[in-house]
Formats: sequence, C-alpha cells, structure tokens
Amino acid sequence: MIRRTPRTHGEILAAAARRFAVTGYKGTSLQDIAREVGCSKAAVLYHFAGKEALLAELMAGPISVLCELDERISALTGAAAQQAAAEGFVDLAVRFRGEIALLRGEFPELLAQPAFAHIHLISERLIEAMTGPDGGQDARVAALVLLAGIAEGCGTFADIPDEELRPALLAVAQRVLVTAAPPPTPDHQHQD
Amino acid sequence: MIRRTPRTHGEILAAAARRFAVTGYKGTSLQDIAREVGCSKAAVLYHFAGKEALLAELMAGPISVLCELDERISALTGAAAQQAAAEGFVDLAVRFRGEIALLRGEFPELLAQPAFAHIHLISERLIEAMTGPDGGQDARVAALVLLAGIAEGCGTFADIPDEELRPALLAVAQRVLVTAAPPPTPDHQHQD
DNA sequence: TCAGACACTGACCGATCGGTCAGAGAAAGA
DNA sequence: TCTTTCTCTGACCGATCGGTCAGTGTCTGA
Repeated sequence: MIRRTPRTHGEILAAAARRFAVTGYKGTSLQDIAREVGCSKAAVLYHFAGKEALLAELMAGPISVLCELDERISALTGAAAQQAAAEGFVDLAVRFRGEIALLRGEFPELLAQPAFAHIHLISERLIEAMTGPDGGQDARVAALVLLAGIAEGCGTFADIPDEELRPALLAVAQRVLVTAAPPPTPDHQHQD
Repeated sequence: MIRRTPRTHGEILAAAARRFAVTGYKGTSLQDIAREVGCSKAAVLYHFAGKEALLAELMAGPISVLCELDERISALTGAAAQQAAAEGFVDLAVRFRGEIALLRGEFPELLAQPAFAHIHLISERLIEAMTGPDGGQDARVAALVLLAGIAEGCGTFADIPDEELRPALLAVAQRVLVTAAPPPTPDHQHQD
C-alpha cells in the first residue's frame, strides 16, 4: 500500500493552474493540460473526477480564506468592517493572485454553478462592507471598482513581489474607499 | 434595388450584443444568437462573415473612440495627460459599458488576434498616462487597478444612469491616481 | 411574364469538446 | 508464481462548435 509515484496528482494540478492562468478555464481543454503534463487526457480524468473538480481543488485555498474573511467581517460594522474588508481582500488577492487570475472574466458563469453559489453571496457582503458607513451610491461604485480592479489587475502584477504589491494595493484601497460620513449631510471633499 | 426588410442586420447585431453581454463572447454560440433573433444560424452567417466579424462591428464604436482618446493623450504629457486619460477613459467606459462588459475576461485572447493588436498598445499607453508624472511603482499599480476596475465594474452598473455613473467614477479616479510627486515640484494640488 | 437579385433555410462538414471504457503494464503482497 | 491493485492508455462516445453549400421562396425591374 505504498502508493508509489505521487507525481501525477500534484503535477496535473500545477499544469492546470498554469494553463488556466494563460488561456482561462473555458479556454483550456483537458487535452491542453494533459499535453503540459506529458500524459493522456484519460490520465487527467483518472486523477480528477472532471474539469470542474480540477478547478474546485485549485480554488479550495482561496475560497476557504475568503470564507474566513467573510466570518471576520460579519462580526464587525461600519468603518471597522470596511477596513477589515479592504485589508483582508488585498491580502487574499496578493496571496492567491494566480488563482484569481485564472478566473478572469469567468466569474459570472462559474458563480452560477451550485458549487460556487455561496461565493456570490460573500462577494456581495464584501462589497457592502467596503461601501462603508457612508452607504451612498458613490461609495458603492468606489467599492466595486476597487474590488474588481484588484481582482482583475492583481494577476498582471507577476513582476512585483508580494511584499511590495501588498502595501501598494492597500494604499490604493485607502485612497479610493469613501471612509467617513462625518455629518449626515454628504460632505467628502478633502483628499491627501 | 430598394433592399427591403432591413430588419435582420441590425436585429442580429443587437441580439449578439445582448447574448455576448450575458454569456460572453466565447460562451455565446451563433445558434444562441440565431435563436434570439428568431432565424437560422445560416441567416446570421449570411449577414456577417463570421462570429469575429460580429464582434468587430460591435466594437467598432468603442475602438474608434479609444483611438481618438489615444491621439488626444499622445499630444500631452505629465499631469495633463494623466487627467485627460482618466476623464477620457471614464467617458468611454460609461458610454460603451455594454460593449466593454461583453469582453469580460476575454481581453487577453481577443487582443492576441491581429485585428485587435493595436488595442493592446493603446491600453499600455493609457496605463502609462494614468500612472502620471510620479512614475513610481505605486502609481502604476494604482493606474492598473483603476483601469481594470472601471472596465470590469462598469458593466455591472446597469441600474445607474450615465449622468450619475460618470461623476461617481471620476471621483474614484481623482482619489486613486497618484497625482503629484510631492517633494520635487509642488505643482498642482487642486482636487474634486 | 419572366429573369435575376435577395433573404433565408436545412442538411451537412470537420474539428474539438468533456467524458467513458476495456484493457495493458508494472508493482506489491500472498 | 499468481493475484490483486494501482496507474495509465488508445479508442471511442455524443454533443456542440463555427462555417459551407445547394436550393427555395419572394420580391423587383424590365
């Protein structure tokens, strides 16, 4: 029972991540992945129940971190929730930028699948938190632009190391989010 | 020579735009479009040389505006170019948000096609302009997050009319862009 | 009335997709 | 040595893709 040759499972996963990152989930065939690994398509399907299973395993890490972030935020309100959401999402995006990048533009359809249904709810709560205590339409637009910009952009920062990208994104987040609604009357106009 | 029944060409284009916006370019088949119009797939291919031709005609508007913006920016430098790039891109994104949305995540592959090769160069020049006179890595990150965030996010703001979305996005742009390199030349610092 | 242009259809094409399946080959325990 | 288990393969499946093609009905100008 020594289960020799542990090579393939991890190799296939890594190859799938590489191909997905370049050509996207839909744009990558099982044949492409098999070619990258150097085995048959059937071998890929021997180790994984299907193409979806491959994606699910690849996204397990970032998804669990996203769920943790959601729980953490749900215990907070107002500016504290906003700050935690921004910092948490930047951390997640930097750490898992490869995984996020491979979902480029396929969020709508992938999220429609039952396996990822809860992600949709979480992302909505994330935007709500990032919108902050202001709650106005401008704040919501800012939150959405930030979220989408980080998610979409972080995959293209392959040349920037984590320890430089994180503070850069955090700085952007601090600037873009509508942080305070001092009086009830809308009154934000100072900046930096 | 009266060319009666002008119905189909425009109808097909509109139906394609609708389907592309929902399921993406790759995710929409000619059959889907034909079903939406209520004709055969062959009829779609009678009016358009192919699926790519459909996309090209849909994108002709935003692309020409993008080219104009590129020319306008190329005549400017520094903060003026940055401001023009931000405002111009926001205008473009708001006006053509439907068209931009249908490219969701398919930029990499579509831009790889020779027909759209110059778009890639333009978007790079746009980012360079948005990076601004500061030129540092943080400014570049900010520019890319803004560009990606607007492009990716604007398609989801279907419930916000143009005249509200534009100032909201402009406000985000003013906040997020690194507008000045403070120590060397204190030049411009107005805001809002 | 009739030829021809136009708009369109259904059948069909080769390619590719995700996925299945019977079986081959190697290794390990008995 | 024999049997079992694991790993992997090539052939194959039905579905769907973008695209082609011969032909059909309809309208128009002569």
